[in-house]
Amino acid sequence: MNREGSNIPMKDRLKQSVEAALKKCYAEGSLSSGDIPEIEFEIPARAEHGDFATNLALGMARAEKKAPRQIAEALVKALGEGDGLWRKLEIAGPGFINFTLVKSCWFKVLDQIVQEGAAFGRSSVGGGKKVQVEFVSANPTGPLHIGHGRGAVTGDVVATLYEAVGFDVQREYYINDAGNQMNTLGRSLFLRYRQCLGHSVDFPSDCYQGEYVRDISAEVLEKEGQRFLELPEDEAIAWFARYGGDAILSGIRQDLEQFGVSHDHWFSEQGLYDRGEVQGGIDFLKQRGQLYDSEGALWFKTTRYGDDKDRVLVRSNGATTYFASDIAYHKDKFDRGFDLVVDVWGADHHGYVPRMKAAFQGLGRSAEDLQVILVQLVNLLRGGEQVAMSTRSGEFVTLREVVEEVGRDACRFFFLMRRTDSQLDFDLELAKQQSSDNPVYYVQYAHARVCSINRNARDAGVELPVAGGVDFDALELDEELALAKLLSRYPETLEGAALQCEPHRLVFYLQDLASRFHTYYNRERVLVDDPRTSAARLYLVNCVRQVLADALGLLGVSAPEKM
RNA sequence: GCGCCAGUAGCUCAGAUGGAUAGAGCAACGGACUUCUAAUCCGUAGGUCGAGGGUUCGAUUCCUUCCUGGCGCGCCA
Repeated sequence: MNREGSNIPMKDRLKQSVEAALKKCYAEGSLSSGDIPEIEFEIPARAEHGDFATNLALGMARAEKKAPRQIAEALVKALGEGDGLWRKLEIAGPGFINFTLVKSCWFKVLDQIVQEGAAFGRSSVGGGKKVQVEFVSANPTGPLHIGHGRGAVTGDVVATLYEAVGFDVQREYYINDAGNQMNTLGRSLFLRYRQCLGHSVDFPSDCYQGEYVRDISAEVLEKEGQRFLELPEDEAIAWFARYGGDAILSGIRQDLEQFGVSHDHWFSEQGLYDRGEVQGGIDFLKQRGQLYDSEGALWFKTTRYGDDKDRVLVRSNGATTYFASDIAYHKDKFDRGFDLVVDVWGADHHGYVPRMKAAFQGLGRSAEDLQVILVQLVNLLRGGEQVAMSTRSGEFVTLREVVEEVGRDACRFFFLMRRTDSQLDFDLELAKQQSSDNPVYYVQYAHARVCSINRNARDAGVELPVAGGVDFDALELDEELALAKLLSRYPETLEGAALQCEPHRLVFYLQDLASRFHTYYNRERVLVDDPRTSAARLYLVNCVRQVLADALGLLGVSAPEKM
């Protein structure tokens, strides 16, 4: 892709200049060690420290046996004018070399944004590698709650970000539809069904307590009548388990859809058993010499790969463990050709990570091919007060309720505002508030404001300039330069957020960009009498608009034209 | 007991590969709407980056010990 004008090649260009200067110093004898160390640039926190800084001189002090500032002086002398790339070079602090670039360098990004359009910020670092992101994967034994919501948005956006930087991504939902939890669901439903028919039955505490169980049972009664009373209990329970699982799963699909989350593929755990893959996985590990028998059970030697203790795959009663099917599942992922597998889990499963990483290695893959994103829990608040929740008693606030109350945009944005590995306070009142306290609207409002300017421009007969048709000299304000610089950082922000699986970086970027825009908007009018200035400003704010819309779009949040 | 994550302003949190005087929002206080949308902006105040030690030119960041909070440590799923 064309990255002319973004600051990544800018760094590269600076690097070349510095390297040349370094060689020149060695040739002249002003420096003597002869090393060509890695040259790093950083973006200083303070504007007065310029646009880029390098600590090269500090790092060379030891080898050169000279004061860092002395080394910096030699380098600056050798750097010379830099053929129009920078307009100021300064030695500062203990020996930093600060570069202040020529203003026009920064405004080039505007043309780039307009020319590339929606492609601006995207990259191909992924090289088309196949990534699978598996997320939500909630058991089909109850509706999604608020915690699932955070995992859902996280997985969804991580997948989107990977796509944006050139990976080939598949989104998958793993359905835990095997094992005794489905049996428990069937039993719960059947008992409620009998209760509906007036039978007095004990409802055990290990059954699913939620109200939704009664709803499904009542629905069955209405549709199917009393016929299950005549079936053997096993058969009835099996029927209820299947029916209930399907019903709940379809509810989950609806909830996700309403939340703007979709999966490309739904993968059934039961299917692994049906196809013999669980046994296949065990056999595969056995061939590779990873297993041993002990105390009547079959063990996987995960300690070989750093796990705390070895793990059982087949219990002494002959039943396979959850771990065994999970290994089969991940082997299946490999067999489908994914280069990278990303699992999004609740943070309470963190103890499971070393085991799964070990499994990867046991299967012959690198531990790095599995990336686990641990999503911390959500504290649901209402006006600062904790909302009580308990899965056991079935009293929990569902994702559906929250999305209906606060809206999709606010809900998604709030879930993404924190690092995934830190706990999140989610205040329903705040998320609902249509005010400046609410960061979602703050960002969306910036977008709507530009759209409003555009409407006014159109009414006044002012055309939005085309790429290359703008005189950037008309942009004289510090705020304008600051906006251009921030826009130029969008590609690297996006790339970092994607590769580190940290969607919150994009959220912070958005807030930053919106903030700078609002400041500019309040300071200066865009549409002024001078057509040259009007055009340039209109061009600039539309670049802001496009990046806002693009980033919001990646987060699955709308960018309204009017608010 | 062992392990993982966290501890940064009154509150909620950012701080990319170790950098210069640690940032933002909310809350508090004081200002700006005959103006392209005030769902906005500007200003003031607010800190022992949990504590101690170490590594180095330089540590919120890396190492180590301790303190506090959350979570996890099954032939459960």
